[in-house]
Amino acid sequence: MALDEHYKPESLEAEAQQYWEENQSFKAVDDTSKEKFYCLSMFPYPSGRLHMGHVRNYTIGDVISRYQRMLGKNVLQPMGWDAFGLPAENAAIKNNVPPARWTYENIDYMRGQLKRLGFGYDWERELATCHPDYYKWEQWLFTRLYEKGLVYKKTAPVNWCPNDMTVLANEQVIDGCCWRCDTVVERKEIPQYFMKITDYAEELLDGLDNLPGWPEQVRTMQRNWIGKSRGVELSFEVNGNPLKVFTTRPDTLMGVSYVAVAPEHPLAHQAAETNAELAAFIEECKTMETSEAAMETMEKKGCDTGLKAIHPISGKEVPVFSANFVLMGYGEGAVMAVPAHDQRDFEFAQKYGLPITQVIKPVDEDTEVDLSKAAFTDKGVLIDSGEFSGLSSKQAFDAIAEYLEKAGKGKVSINYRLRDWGVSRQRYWGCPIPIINCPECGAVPVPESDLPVRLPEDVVLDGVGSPIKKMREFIDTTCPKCGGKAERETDTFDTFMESSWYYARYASRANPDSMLDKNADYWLPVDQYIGGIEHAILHLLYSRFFHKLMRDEGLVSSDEPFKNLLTQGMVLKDGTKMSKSKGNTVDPQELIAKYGADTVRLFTIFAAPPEQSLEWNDSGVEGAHRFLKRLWVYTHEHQAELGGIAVITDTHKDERREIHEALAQALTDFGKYQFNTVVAACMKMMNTLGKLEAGAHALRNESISILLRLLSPIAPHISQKLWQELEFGDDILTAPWPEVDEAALVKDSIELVVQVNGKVRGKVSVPASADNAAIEEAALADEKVQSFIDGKTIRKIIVVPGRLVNVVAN
RNA sequence: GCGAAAGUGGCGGAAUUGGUAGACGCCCUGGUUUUAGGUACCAGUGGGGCAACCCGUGGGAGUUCGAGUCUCCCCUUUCGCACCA
Repeated sequence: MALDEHYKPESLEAEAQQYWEENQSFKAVDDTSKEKFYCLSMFPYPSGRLHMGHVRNYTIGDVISRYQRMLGKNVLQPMGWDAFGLPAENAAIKNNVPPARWTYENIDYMRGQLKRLGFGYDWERELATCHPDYYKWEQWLFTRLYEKGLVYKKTAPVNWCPNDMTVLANEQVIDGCCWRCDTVVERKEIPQYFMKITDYAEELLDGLDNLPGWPEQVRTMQRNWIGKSRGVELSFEVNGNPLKVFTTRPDTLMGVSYVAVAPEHPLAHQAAETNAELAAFIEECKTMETSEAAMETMEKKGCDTGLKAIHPISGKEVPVFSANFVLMGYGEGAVMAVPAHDQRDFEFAQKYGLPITQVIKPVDEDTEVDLSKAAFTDKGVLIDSGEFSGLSSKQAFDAIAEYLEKAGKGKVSINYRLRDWGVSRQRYWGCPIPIINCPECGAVPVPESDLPVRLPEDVVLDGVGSPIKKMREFIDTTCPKCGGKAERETDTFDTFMESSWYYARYASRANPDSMLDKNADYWLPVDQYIGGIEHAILHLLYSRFFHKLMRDEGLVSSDEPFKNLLTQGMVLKDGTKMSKSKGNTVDPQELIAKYGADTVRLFTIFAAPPEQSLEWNDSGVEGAHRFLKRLWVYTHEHQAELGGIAVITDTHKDERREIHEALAQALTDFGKYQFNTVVAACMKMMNTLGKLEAGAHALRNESISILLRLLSPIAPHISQKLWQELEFGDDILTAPWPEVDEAALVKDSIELVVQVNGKVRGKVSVPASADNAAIEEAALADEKVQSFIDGKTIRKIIVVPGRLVNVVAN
């Protein structure tokens, strides 16, 4: 059958997709005798339509999956939906559609888009986190962890809009005000569930050393986030009671000039009863935003509580301030302040006229210390510190810790910046927290036989609070322990809960009887995880935590969820991130309609290496399309001429070398997942092909077969079609991966660059077998080189084999 | 504020990891084909200069025979900061 003269992506892509579906080409088989490769792209939030970021993420994942498959691996590439979240509630309010319907409709549309792009997913394993079959197991695990003591309840601040009487997400707080009604947002302390991620802090930190397949920057960010520090926990005395603080600089202890407590601290509240100024300050602090970025950049303010704290060593009294930068939920809600040796304390002390007492001097006498300008934060030698004077900071750390320990006022302790994970949300569209609150028995986990606790889906959202918080038929229940009247918890889980274990569920997707089964141990860990760098900390850390929780529950045997991680860059247009609000989005659907899936895939792969940001360019898409059209036309012409495959002869030796050099480059770059240069090599190959004279059938045939196989992970539809049409085989997915013919790479002579004093002055061609002496001789004989060394003395000649000669002369 | 990255032609990017800076593609210019536009194909394309040459990888210093690559300082942009996902 002769090929159509014109490249028609729409029909040939439909044909290829139908072929894959009929042959179940991407169904992953749980066959433990085969070497597996689990490739996972971060699942999307079903927001309505795919955006270019999704297209890029999933194209990269599909290229890796298809590449690994061609290398002979048993590949699993699943897809699902991170379906709970805030946008569904907003859409529900705006369009008067229940969040569930809105979400499921979006999923249907977006699934169609993914299929149209030809991604090789095993759709039988598809999951949506809002489905009770999925979240049942999350509820189940939570109840197990509750029994184990890894879950606890405590109060924590939320953003509260006093007008709407509702809790706001950080995103919904704009310049300290409610996004809907512009009322100033307040901090409100409410009881919430926490998971003890800090119990795993040490393992989460150590584990980073055993993840060589993760980018170093991500590991560094996680290390810093966990923020392990060794310091001393010590107590000041206030009104006869100990006030605990933690410091990493006990060597500066003798320079403490005040102690600061959080505005919500009981000491501050107590003192405020008789102190109007302090009461006003605490009231003012209620309007602070909860985000750390806001806390750190706001003006540091404080107020004297009038209380005095007794220094644990000197016994002297220092004032107790309440300060807006001290967090109640972090440590004991109190810090000691040493203005001379900490910049924040320094600025605060200057502002409120507190003493700045130097107790550390630099080791090097020449180092200038000007305490009228800034704190001296380096370590050094202690001064004016009584018996500790003269010690180095390091010696003083131990000496002071020992002193405090003996006096029963402190001890060395390890502190983490990492805080326990607050998982309660006061929102509707999320997984119900499986707890029943009984007036007699307290909080009681829902028994396994009663799971899942289903989220009612037939609801109307009015924008003021979650509808299930008013739904008696949901709330009213009986206590599983005593059988008495009780109420269901109406908070839902943080949506990070669902995305922390979905990767594992794909492996046991078909099992209705347990969260995970033995297949999880075959497929896990994920061999390659791909997603945006914006998830470098939270999602990836929570997933690592969950994996360890599941391991300790006997559900998986590995320690880490993701063996290799690829953090894909953002898709930009006009230098900024594509977003609806900026109006610079490109709709993938329109591009697919205009050029076909292969062109869209090829462009996203070619435009930038996977980890870098990708600058969108409409005419670049044209270029990718042009390449595929040329590929089609060349192949068409080739097929028309084809009359029995001739033997490859030496006539086209140079061209064949170019083809195999490009192949070698492509194979190396595939291995490095540097796919943009794989495409460049393919283009180079086709340029060589274009130069070939009409008669070179054999080489053309070899080249096209190489090109199609290299291109098949990236532009799979056209590759499959042409592979079949040229009768290379029925299915390019099962074709052998191309190999370089080393003999084709051999050169008779090589060209070397000749430099004089590091600057290129000429080129010489020498036999490939030439030794250094012969190369030097040839280099010096070059006319241009001669003119540059004329009248100078040759000091040295450096020969870099196969590359260059550098003549050093002066 | 803290933590992590990235800066190379008009544009996206490449550079065998210390060895010819600008592969590959886009844009642009000229040409061929076409009634014309478009397509396709061929040639040119970092800047300056008639040329020989000179300059050139965010800025400044340094190491080296040789630096886009290594070291230090500075600038700009992006991402994350725990309730967006």
